[in-house]
Amino acid sequence: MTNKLNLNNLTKSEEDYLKALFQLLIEDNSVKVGNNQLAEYLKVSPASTNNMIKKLKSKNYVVSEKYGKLELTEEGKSIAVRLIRKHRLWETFLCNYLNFSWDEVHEVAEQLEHIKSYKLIDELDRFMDFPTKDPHGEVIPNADGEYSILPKITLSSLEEGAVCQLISVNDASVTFLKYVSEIGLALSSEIKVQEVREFDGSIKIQFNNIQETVTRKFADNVFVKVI
Amino acid sequence: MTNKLNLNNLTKSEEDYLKALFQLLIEDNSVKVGNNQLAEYLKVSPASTNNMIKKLKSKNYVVSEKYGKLELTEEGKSIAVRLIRKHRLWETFLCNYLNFSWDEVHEVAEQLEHIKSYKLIDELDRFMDFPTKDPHGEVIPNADGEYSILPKITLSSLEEGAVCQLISVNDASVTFLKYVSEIGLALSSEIKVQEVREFDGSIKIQFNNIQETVTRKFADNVFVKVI
DNA sequence: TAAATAAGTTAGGCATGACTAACAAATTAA
DNA sequence: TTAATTTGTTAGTCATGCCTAACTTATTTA
Ligand SMILES: [Mn+2]
Ligand SMILES: [Mn+2]
Ligand SMILES: [Mn+2]
Ligand SMILES: [Mn+2]
Repeated sequence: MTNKLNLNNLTKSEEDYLKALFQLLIEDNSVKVGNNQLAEYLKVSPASTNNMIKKLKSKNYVVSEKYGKLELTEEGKSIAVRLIRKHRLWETFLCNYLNFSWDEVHEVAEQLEHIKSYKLIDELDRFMDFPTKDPHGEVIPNADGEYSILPKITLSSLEEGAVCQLISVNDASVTFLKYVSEIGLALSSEIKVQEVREFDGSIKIQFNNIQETVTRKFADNVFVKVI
Repeated sequence: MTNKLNLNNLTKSEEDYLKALFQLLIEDNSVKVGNNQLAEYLKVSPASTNNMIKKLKSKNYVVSEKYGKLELTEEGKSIAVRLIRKHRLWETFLCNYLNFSWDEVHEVAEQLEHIKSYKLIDELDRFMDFPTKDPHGEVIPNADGEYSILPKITLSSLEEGAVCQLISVNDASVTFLKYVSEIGLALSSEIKVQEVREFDGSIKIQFNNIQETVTRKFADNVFVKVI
């Protein structure tokens, strides 16, 4: 008898769409997420998202009115959180046990998160002794799908003179993550905003006796807690 | 710059077909493997295999003449061995680190073997200190794709009075593997063939002071080394 | 060797998930 | 409040990988 528990019957694509919607709606706390925004986020055409949203609505994972904003049902959210949990646990495993650096894990985790087996992920969790943060500082949901979603305050949103601590980073860009490590920044680094330049939005920061000037784009990808 | 080394550009299906062909041709050492045989092995229709074989021929992984037997090119073999290596390393990981039993690993490994990342599998190999056998007794190819293919002598092929050692088992059936453990058999068990019954092919065996009668079908799935 | 059977191929169809191009609705700016 | 722009939808196409039904070729067996 095949264990139906492992099969939620969602395709890789359906899972990816639900996860993307969750990250836009809940993790980024957006007021409105529209069809085109989702398309851009997933790097597919609006026609594709329109199509998939139709399908996810018929399966009761998504709710929306024609021309209206997209929303997730509880079931849709639950699937997304499960995916996020898997993604972050795998990233943690790759970093802590398989010598991956933090800029190498995301791509592989994007694949691993679609492996269907409850036992696999719960045992992996146990094997690592239930980690709570992934290599990029993101909170890992527990087996019940519970986790705290920290407000995403970007380094770029701070004023001159502010002092903060690096909490997490946007993990999707390899070159960005390499850059972060290269200049000596890491999770928990204490950063002082020394100067915000009107002209181009670049920011002069100081940390561990290092001074660096970073672009606005860089600072947009660094999430901090003000202290 | 994306690491193209991780992408051999094969779909999951293409990989599965090449692996299946390899297992029929090389591991089972068949004289001839035909289209329908491959279809039956993969549980798809002959039309499907016919189609895929066409595609694999155009990509130079398979060679065959119309109505002729199927063969793999070196490149085709190499892809298949890489897949087998991944499959068996993952099975080993699941058993040795994540509390899976040997009857639970195959299904999940069927998914994990398609994850594309050279680093992942080589690091997993290193993490486990380069295991040479998977939980079912099968030899794990090394990073260069080298491994010894043991001749598959089935328990059912032995004569009365023969004494042998259990080397490996067919891993694809959950109920079979559970049955093996249940009666107390395991890898390395020393088995004596006490009686082969003409009537139904059933075999009376003895091991660790246990006596059992097993069916021909059961004995077909047990691979042994005569001692 | 001719008929029966087995093995392999082809044609046509379906589901999934992409795409482009054309169009419609909603929002924003003039 | 109309026009421009943005956003969303629809229609039609394509690739992949599966299917069934019908057909062709090869192999058996009588
Ligand atoms: Mn990630
Ligand atoms: Mn992450
Ligand atoms: Mn297996
Ligand atoms: Mn195995």
